[in-house]
Amino acid sequence: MVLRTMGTQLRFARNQTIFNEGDAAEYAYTLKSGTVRLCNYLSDGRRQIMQFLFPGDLFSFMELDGHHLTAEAVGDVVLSCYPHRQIVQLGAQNPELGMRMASLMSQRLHAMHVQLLLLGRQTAMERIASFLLSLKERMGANEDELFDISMSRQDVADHLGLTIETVCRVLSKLRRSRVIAIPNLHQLRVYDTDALRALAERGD
Amino acid sequence: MVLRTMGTQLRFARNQTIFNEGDAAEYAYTLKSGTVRLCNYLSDGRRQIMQFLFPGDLFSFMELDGHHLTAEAVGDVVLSCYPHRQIVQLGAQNPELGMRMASLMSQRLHAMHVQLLLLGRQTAMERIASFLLSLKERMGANEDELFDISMSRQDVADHLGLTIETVCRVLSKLRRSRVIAIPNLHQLRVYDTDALRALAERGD
DNA sequence: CGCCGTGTTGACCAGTTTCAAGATTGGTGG
DNA sequence: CCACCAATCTTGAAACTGGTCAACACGGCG
Repeated sequence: MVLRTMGTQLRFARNQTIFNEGDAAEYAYTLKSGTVRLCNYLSDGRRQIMQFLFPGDLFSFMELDGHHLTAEAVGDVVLSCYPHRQIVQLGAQNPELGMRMASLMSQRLHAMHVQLLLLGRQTAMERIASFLLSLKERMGANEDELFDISMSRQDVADHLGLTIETVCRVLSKLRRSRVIAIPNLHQLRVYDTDALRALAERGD
Repeated sequence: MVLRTMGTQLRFARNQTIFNEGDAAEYAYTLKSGTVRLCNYLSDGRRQIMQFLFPGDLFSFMELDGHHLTAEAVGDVVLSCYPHRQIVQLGAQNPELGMRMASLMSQRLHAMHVQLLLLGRQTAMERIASFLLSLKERMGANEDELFDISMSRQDVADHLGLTIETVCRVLSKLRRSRVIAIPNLHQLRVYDTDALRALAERGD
């Protein structure tokens, strides 16, 4: 992408806020390393994580009138930022690039639809199985290959509309039935991807 | 909008399918009259309604690679359709219009975020109170003014991630506490908008 | 007038949450 | 390098919200 040549690097520490919902949106970002969460808060503190971002992901490039979401660093994070006006100008001038951006938006929208179905109509087991599969895919891990879960149990819970306890219980159940292994808190191995796929569709 | 001058009119009867998830997406549509639901199905029939569309709404204008959702007529529906290529071309040629479309996408994305928070973190009462408020707003009804609920209880349930019984029970509770009145199945009056707003944030 | 689809209500049940008690983990300072 | 402390995670028991099942009401239409 054209942008790759420009941009200033920024660093954020674990749990630091990158921007808040409602802030003026002056920059678009690409994530260089680490994991970012995009979330919404209710006034009483209830939180919903809309999306986790991983290295390579572009975000906040189409927020005309201020950020709709809060962005926070899950672990330590490095990202590049680009003045917003620049992006918009480029998009307007270069139809090719404008289309790329529109396509990215469309992808996002589709991902949100999938998540909506998950939150509205799927069980705890289905949600967690789906999440583990998508994480495994995103991490490019093969069968039996270990991959990192950078986010906390609470983050997972707030992404899937569950409590931290339910997340733990379901993970334990998957571990007991030898579908996954959790050698340490932030790493996971999937032994039986097909079983997980079945659980993602049919629950228990 | 430029499009208003072109387009062919189509009619669909109550519960008829306009297009299915996975279908090639050849047209964009604007709704002339009636209500449309955009939804996703799980293989076992569980359904999540992503969005209701009302007269004036434009939809399916950015689905490059086939429809992501199924569109169905809630009641009888009239809509205009426009060849997809035309829209894309126009958007590419006319930066102004391209921006309008991007802005529409961004609005949709924001609405999905709100819905995600609702499904992930809000109670039955909060969901229904929010829904009634947004419906009242969309219908342009004032305090104490009667407005139409075109969709069935099942549709409401599938939009809010609840069962039809829960929807009924919560509506009854709101009626008993004189916050709303339901003179007939498909009409509703809000007596106390402030109470509803409070319930939308804090539940019960 | 009676039937069928839809809506309402009640009783009971299940999955998830809540509350609470430990167990692990990771970080800090001696 | 180890001990301690705080944060996070795990597990169990009880409570609760919302779901399921079932009976009945309502309303529109032939």
